[in-house]
Amino acid sequence: MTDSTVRVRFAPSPTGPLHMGGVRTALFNYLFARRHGGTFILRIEDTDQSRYVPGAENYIIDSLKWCGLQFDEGIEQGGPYGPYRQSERREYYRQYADQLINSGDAYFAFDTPEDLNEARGKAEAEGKAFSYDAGTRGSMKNSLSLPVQEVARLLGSGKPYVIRFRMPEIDEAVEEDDLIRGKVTFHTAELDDKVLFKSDGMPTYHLANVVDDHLMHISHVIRGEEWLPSMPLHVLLYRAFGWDKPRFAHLPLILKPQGKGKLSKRDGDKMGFPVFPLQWKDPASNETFSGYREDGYFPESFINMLALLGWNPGTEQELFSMEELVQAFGFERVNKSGARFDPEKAKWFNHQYLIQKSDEELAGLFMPVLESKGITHLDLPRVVRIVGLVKERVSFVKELWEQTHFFFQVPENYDPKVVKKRWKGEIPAFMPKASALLQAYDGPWEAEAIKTEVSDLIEKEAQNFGGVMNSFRLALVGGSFGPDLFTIVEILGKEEVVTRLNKAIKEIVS
RNA sequence: GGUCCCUUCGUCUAACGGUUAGGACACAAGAUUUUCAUUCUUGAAAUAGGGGUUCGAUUCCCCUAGGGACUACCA
Repeated sequence: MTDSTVRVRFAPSPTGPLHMGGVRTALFNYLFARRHGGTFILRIEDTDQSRYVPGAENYIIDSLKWCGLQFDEGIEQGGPYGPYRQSERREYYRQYADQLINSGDAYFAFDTPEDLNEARGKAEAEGKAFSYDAGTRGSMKNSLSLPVQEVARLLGSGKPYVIRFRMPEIDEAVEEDDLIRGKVTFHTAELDDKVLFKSDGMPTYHLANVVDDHLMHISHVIRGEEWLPSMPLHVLLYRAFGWDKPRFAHLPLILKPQGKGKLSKRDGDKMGFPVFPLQWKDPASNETFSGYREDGYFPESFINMLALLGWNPGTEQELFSMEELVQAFGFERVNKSGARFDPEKAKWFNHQYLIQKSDEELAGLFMPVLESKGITHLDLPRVVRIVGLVKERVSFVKELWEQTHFFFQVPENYDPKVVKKRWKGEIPAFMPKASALLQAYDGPWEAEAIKTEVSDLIEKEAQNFGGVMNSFRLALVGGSFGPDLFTIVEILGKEEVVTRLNKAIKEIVS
């Protein structure tokens, strides 16, 4: 099913790195667009110069690229409704703010920050919260309360002012059918006169957002639940402009794994997981925040995990490629309630994607890790085989090292606990015999054949099979872990095995 | 405080008003095994509470409680 009129946008603010909640919002926009053959747009909402963070814009773009989310229109690729950066669209906003002034849906307000603080303080003293609304605006300094001449004088004098939306004086129920939540109702009497246009000449989010969504022919506004309270304002703005409004879909929030509240910037490194797709170094504080990419997550698994946080396919399938997500996605199956993020499940997804990869691909990814450990002269087919042996045991490529280091370097020490448990009794006397046997062995160096040989010796010497095996393993890998022992023996090769046995015999003192 | 949203195992979630309330992660036990893992089997684990409506509520309505978001000339 394609509907070329579907146009959605992801509209982040470049005030810092995009966090995983933002990525999920972008993802759901993307899935919806692709599902309906629509257009996916990136718009940068940089109307607040004071909060602009250098590098944030590139970070956002790099993150989404890493995730495999391709935009059709945006600041990089352009498009028919550009520019796509709000700071470059100033002229539009003033023009539309004026339209609202002329229609009586907005007014000038000259209150200084001090005036507002005073009003807030006064309300607080009476145990109330100040709200700039139909009930209070008469006592404030604005074009609704002041005489026309005075307003004209103030405007002419260059006194700073803002433009506020004029909430209807008569209470009215604003109903909107949210794609995820169904009918949501607000009462205008509870709403305040939000600033639409700031004294610095820039629009606020509300104005810029509505104007741009209209100008860019956005059909569906898909955003986080934190925007739900401003939906009625936006609906009223569309009405005041006389424009068709888009459909709205407010996504549930991603909550902290433990404790209260939504996932925030600092939770990750505090609780031991990334909240950002890519590592981010804060230019102001030089603080570094970890990223999924740098932590070893595959973008496919990150996306898969995110998709299932708040959405489900209605089947028991959990592993989805991007294409499968596109086919399966719909708002009908997006949950209303916030979803607690589970870092353990994220790891599980990565494990699933890791074991699906071919040994060859994993070996390729593992090579740089090996090189970083100073392992050179690598034989790729050998690495491929080793990786295939242990990939089921890890969730990340970097963990492969912990499982395989003994293939690449002689164990530096022997796990004392294992030594104490295994290297005792008749073992110290027996191991030299095993070493001699292998030294003299001239049959094929294959796991099965060697196993038969060693087993015969164990039987002849009346040793305990398990005990010998564990000690043998200790000598080769330095501990009590790793894949099938004789496979290790085969891969290590005769010379190395004998050397390690002799080293262990010499060095382990029980 | 006010407004709005939400509420099924610890977590993510499934269940045309009729199911022994299902699955996954995590957890536990057992099996397999030369170790550690993997794998397999099994287990424990939930409809927030109270009222309705109904022959029958996880499901519909109301109240209470709890959680969340918003409440800036930030987005």
